[in-house]
Amino acid sequence: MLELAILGFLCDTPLHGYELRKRLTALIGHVRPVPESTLYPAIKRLEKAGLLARETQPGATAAPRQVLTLTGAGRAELRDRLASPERADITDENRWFVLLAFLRHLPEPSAQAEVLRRRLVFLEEPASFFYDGDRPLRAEELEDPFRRGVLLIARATGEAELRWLRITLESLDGHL
Amino acid sequence: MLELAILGFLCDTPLHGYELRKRLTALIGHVRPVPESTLYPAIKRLEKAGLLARETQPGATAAPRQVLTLTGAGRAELRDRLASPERADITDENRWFVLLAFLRHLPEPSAQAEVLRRRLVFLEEPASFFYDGDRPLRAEELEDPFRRGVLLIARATGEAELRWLRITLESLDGHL
DNA sequence: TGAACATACCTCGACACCGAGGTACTACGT
DNA sequence: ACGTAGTACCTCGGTGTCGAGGTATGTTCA
Repeated sequence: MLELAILGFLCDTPLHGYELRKRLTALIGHVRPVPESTLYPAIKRLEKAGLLARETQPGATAAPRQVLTLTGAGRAELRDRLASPERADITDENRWFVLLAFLRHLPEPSAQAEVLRRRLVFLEEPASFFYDGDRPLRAEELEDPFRRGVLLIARATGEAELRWLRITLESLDGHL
Repeated sequence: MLELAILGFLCDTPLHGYELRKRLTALIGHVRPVPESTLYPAIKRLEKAGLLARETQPGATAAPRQVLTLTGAGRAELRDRLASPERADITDENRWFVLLAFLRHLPEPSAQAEVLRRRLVFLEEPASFFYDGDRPLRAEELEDPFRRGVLLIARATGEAELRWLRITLESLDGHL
């Protein structure tokens, strides 16, 4: 999730680590903070993998900046991660939102639609958080008000997202 | 998240690891799988911390079972984790849902309400995934259809959850 | 008979996460 | 002159994650 977001931000424009962290915090910080001790090692990993290059520039106010630029390989990797996301990128809402935030970097509308369809299939699977044996339980069957809440909220989310997915897919398919 | 769910399930009834894993998979497996190589070390950790005890029983069909029982300390720890959740348990929807799934194990309705109020405060903070400087952007201001989607879905979720939170808090406060 | 699958538990090793702490410079207020 | 806050980057160490693999027994079906 973090690496995808880094690649996504750098695809827009080169950034130094400190600024990158601010943008990452705006995107995902309200869910979990983005500590520097997670970010900087991640940058190193991506650099070592040849996905980004760094150039030292004199700092605007303080220490020198390491300006990070996406390489060709980095751009290709981003596209690949967007076009062929892992299952967890589809199923985990946090990761899915990060993916959506950068999906515009996929050049082909058909490839974008393909990714949305994977999410659609996932959401259409009959699933619950709570089961009676193998049978998924509906909110109405639960006594526990908190578990009911989980299902009610999940249902509202799912319905809103399904509506949006169908509209957006129609629009994408119309552009072919 | 995993530890909380283990404590929560064992608070209902003693279980052996294999059965526990099935229940964990039903609860959180659609978001991320629960590998045995994560579960068994977690059980060991909790056992080492004195939060659960194990008793070997002859297996029903195959290998002997390690039946896990919550200790008094484990029950206390569960209540403490439910009553005083970390920030990430409030802000990360995945963790929040797990917390909600076991919140009934908090004996005091007022303590339950206190936890719901923390989530309420978090949801009422003006926040977005996308900013213009410091100003949170609304869905209508975004060109990118995918980023718009993120905000539209998040808004629908937030509204549904706020409705549920207010109703449930009213009901809990009424029981005092 | 034998393969496949389910039950049931476990270790190992690579690696990601992240709090704590460090370095160094600039700016601002008192 | 000094403390605090912001900019900008970094390491270290403890811990959690998880794929790969191992062990053993019972059932089912060809």
